[in-house]
Amino acid sequence: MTKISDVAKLAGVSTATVSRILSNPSWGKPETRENVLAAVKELRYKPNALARQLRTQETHTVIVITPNLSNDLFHKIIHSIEQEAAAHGYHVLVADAEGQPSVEEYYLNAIQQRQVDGIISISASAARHLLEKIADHYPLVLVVQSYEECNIPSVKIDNRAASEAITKHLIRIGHRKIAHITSSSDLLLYQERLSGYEKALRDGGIPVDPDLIYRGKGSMDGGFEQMNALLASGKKFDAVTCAGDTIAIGAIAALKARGIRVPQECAVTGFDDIEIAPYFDPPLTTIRQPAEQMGQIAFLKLFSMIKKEKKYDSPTYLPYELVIRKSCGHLL
Amino acid sequence: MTKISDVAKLAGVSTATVSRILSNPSWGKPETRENVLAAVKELRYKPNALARQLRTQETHTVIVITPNLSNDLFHKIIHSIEQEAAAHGYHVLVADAEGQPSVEEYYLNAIQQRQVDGIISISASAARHLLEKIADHYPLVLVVQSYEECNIPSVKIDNRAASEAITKHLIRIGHRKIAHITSSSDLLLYQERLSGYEKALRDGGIPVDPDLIYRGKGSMDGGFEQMNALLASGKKFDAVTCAGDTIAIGAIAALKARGIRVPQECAVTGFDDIEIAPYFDPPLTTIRQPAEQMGQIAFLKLFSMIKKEKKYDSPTYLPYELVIRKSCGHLL
DNA sequence: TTGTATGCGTTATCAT
DNA sequence: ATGATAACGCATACAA
Repeated sequence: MTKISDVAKLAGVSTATVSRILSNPSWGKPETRENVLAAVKELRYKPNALARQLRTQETHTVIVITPNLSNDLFHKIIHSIEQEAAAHGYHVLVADAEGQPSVEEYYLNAIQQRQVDGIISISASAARHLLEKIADHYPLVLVVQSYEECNIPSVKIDNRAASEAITKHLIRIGHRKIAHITSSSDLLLYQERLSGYEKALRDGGIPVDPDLIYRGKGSMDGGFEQMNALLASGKKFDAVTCAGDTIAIGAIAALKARGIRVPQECAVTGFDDIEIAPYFDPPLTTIRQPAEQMGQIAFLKLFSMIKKEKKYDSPTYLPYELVIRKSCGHLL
Repeated sequence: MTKISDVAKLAGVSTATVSRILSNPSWGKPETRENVLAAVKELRYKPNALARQLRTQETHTVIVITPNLSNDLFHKIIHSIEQEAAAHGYHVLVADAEGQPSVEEYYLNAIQQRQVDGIISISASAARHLLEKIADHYPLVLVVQSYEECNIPSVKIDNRAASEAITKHLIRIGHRKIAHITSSSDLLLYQERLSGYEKALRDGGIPVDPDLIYRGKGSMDGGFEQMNALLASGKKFDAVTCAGDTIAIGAIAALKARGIRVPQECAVTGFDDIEIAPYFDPPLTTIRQPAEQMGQIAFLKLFSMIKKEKKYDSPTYLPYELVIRKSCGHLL
């Protein structure tokens, strides 16, 4: 591998000169610059990033921890983080925590080993005190979800309010027996969505019936299974709010498989507005999260922490959007 | 940051001893080991990965280049790569090439700067000679697609044969006017699928009609738009093979929007068998690729190259599966 | 079994 | 404007 000393030798200067010319566009006298740049070109020299990082103590890399790679919302966010990071000369390392025994360990290893300058965690699932401890020592930003009254910088929508809004929409157009299908994972965000669902019911004078709340996998398979369980229970219901679009899709498929028409016989709503939401049959009524903005703001927050501009920061709440399509039946 | 010399001091030994005890489970006499390990624990010492990598010249990290993060097949493969990599003590860096101006640059930078030990490229789009040059110098494995008669190690299915098989199925059950909607990207894999479609037609004695072949975005939006264009053309057709499930979903949505029943009035097939394929209405007839196996084999190939066990390797062709559901209409 | 000393490829400090 | 050299934190060849 060609290194800086090779370039220096060819150009007839010291390594220090090469280094400075490469990192400072206005350094050295023109003649020297030319020589060095020519040598760099001829030898196809590329600085060894490892050595540079060891020396400068910064990697210009941030890590994004995602609970899984297959969530449309998540990779919209990731993509946006990447865009913003690139604009600031940073690289993004994507860590897929799915199936990872201990996510927390993953966090700590990478940053403690100085391989990254900061962490963005998409819907962190680690215990609160642990996250706070990490945030105490290293730049950390939470996206999509975070603990309440917690001073770790975060960007998210108000999941509770959004869930309340979509449930209230169902009530407004006449539904009374509304079920809720959610993920059995203990992500706070699902708790918040459940809580918003419950609040909407109470506000509407409808008692919350635990027998109408189902928990399972947060995937299409999960939605399918939970809906079948709900149907098998014999309980009556005329609408279902799902804690995610994938769950809603599975649930609708289960309904259709029994010949139950959506939304005529049962309205269904989702959450997240994933790519397929408008193309599904029926198109999904759902909540749209401002994925792009979330990613961008998350990176910018992290960036300012890395640059030591600020350590803590109040959480940023972004506006969500209630997207009404056909699956809730309001158009009929 | 606590470093190895801190541990050495606390344990009353040299840094060399600490280093050796940490990297060799059976080194040193028990007493020394205990002392050192205790010191490590007390100081919460974590080796600086950068320094170690600089010293050993290996990062134990591989980079996976993906054309985009939003493809279900791709992240199944990525996830499988991660599993296998973890089993070998390797980390995976996921590089999203979407919107990247020059993917090739990405490849080269990361590896030339010694930040990774090898590259896995999912459906590489770089020019053939460039890929061969990279493969000549660094460990590189191609997944999902590769050039023909090219000795860069690769793992894929025979896209042409698979596309031919699904088209022939359509012909077998009575379709004659079969259109094809594909991506306008120049990925070889789309060319192969198109070529398989054409071969099936010719073998079936059906002339290939260029007016029935549409190219656009490889997304749901793209499928929707191309199908509308096809419908607007006034051309008659009774079936459409799509080069991807997402395209198929958009296409079916466009058909339904015009009140055309699928598959009764027009059969549609996809490719890849993504998560929603069985849940869509109608469920998609498609080609399933062995994503898990592909990822696993890809990593293992790369691993043996990194370990210098072998440089080149013949391409591995894995079996695909024709998954027949309702969208092609055979069941009716 | 363990310690000493060197080098991995940079960048930054201090001279000149 | 530029050169000599130390230091980043670790692993290893060589000594002891």
